[in-house]
Amino acid sequence: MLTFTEENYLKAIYHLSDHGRNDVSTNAISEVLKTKPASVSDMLRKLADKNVINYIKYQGVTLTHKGKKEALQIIRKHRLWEVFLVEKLKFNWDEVHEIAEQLEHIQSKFLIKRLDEFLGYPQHDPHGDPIPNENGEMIPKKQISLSEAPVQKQGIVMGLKETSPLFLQYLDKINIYLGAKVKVVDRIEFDSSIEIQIDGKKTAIVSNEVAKNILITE
Amino acid sequence: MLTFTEENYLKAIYHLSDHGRNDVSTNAISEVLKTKPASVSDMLRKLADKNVINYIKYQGVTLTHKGKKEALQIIRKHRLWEVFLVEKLKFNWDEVHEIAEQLEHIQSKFLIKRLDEFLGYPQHDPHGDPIPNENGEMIPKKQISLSEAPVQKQGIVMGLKETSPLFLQYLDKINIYLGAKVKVVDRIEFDSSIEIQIDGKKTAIVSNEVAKNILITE
DNA sequence: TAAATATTTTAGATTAGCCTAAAAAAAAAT
DNA sequence: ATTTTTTTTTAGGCTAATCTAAAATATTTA
Repeated sequence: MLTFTEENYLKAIYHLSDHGRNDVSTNAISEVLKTKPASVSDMLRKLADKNVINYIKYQGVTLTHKGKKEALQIIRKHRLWEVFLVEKLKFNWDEVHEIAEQLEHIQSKFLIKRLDEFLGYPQHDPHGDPIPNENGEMIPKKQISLSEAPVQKQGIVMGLKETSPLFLQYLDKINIYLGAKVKVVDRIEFDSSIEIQIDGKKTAIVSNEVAKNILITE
Repeated sequence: MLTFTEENYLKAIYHLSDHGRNDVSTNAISEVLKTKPASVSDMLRKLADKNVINYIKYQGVTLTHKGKKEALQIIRKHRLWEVFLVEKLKFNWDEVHEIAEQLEHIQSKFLIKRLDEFLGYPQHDPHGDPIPNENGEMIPKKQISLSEAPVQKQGIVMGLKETSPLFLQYLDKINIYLGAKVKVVDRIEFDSSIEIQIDGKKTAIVSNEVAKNILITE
């Protein structure tokens, strides 16, 4: 059985390793969890004892099979709760992360099964990220960044690379939301900004910095 | 800000004091929370420092106004989540307590407001207990125990004094549920057991011990 | 490749919440 | 009104998760 805190470490390691592909450094973990590197070292020893990470001192960590499975279950819970908060409780997508951070740690064999059923077995969370199934499997997103889309390219907003409240609020303001239909109208070479049409109506000009963080289908 | 554990202490004190009416002893608290009296003494000092209880050594405790307000908010959250679990996720009423014990500690100003709205502002939880409003006010139950009901008395099952899974499972077995219509057919003087009719159909004989724990309207 | 810098770990404290054992206070019994 | 019993508190320790400061290791730079 893992504690609340141990679960957060596993989740952080999973995300930092890009779905369990690379090694993760102590400093990187300490940064995302806002703890000191010394605290991370302590915890890594504990997690290695519990066989959820592979840990060689001074060499970074990777998740074991068991650890990856645990991490994916937490991510599954997080994303299902986010769907609940947005679809059922009518929260905006920029308001749900913090609450889901708490809800993801609720322990119950049946709760998530029932929640999944209640929500109609959703495949994606409100930010477009795929929801792992009970076995930890998920369909990776086939998405390209808006900044890489060619002129005339049309697609559906499926996800974001950046999810800070400030960014989400900006998107709301220019009427970009998950599921919105966007079309690249023009690319301004001068500053790499992009002119887009949203839902066949309004057009907006977004900076390359913003476009990089918007993911669309195909 | 109260910790998870501090919240559980306040809730325990509230229930043990019968809605904040009597003093509560250290031993009583230690029993319901399954901790040692020494641990309770430690915590009571801490809670007194936070001005949520009135505490005089060796004399038991009462909740302050602030403490009572906190306790009622936790109870509100607990009961709203129980309604969610039974009404929306289709759990049985004997399965929800443990999960609600975890959910009641989720911190969010808006979450409970939205949940309340989503559930249609319910007045009672699945066990028939009233749900406090945002100000901690609740309508006390006007209920009598089935063991005190006179012969021929008819009523609706509105609540239970005992909510252990074993008891709830027994009730399910004899088809007594919240909202069931019950009628006292006969009272057996020999052992104080009661013959009841349920929903106008089946009759069952319940012991006085069982009848004492079933609350009906009027 | 040796020195400088950056990263990571260890050592030793701290806080929350719990424990056992012993002391102190209150309540009950003789 | 003592003595006995019960209840409650204090004293001293433990574990989980954190911290700071110092030591050890790895990496980068000259």
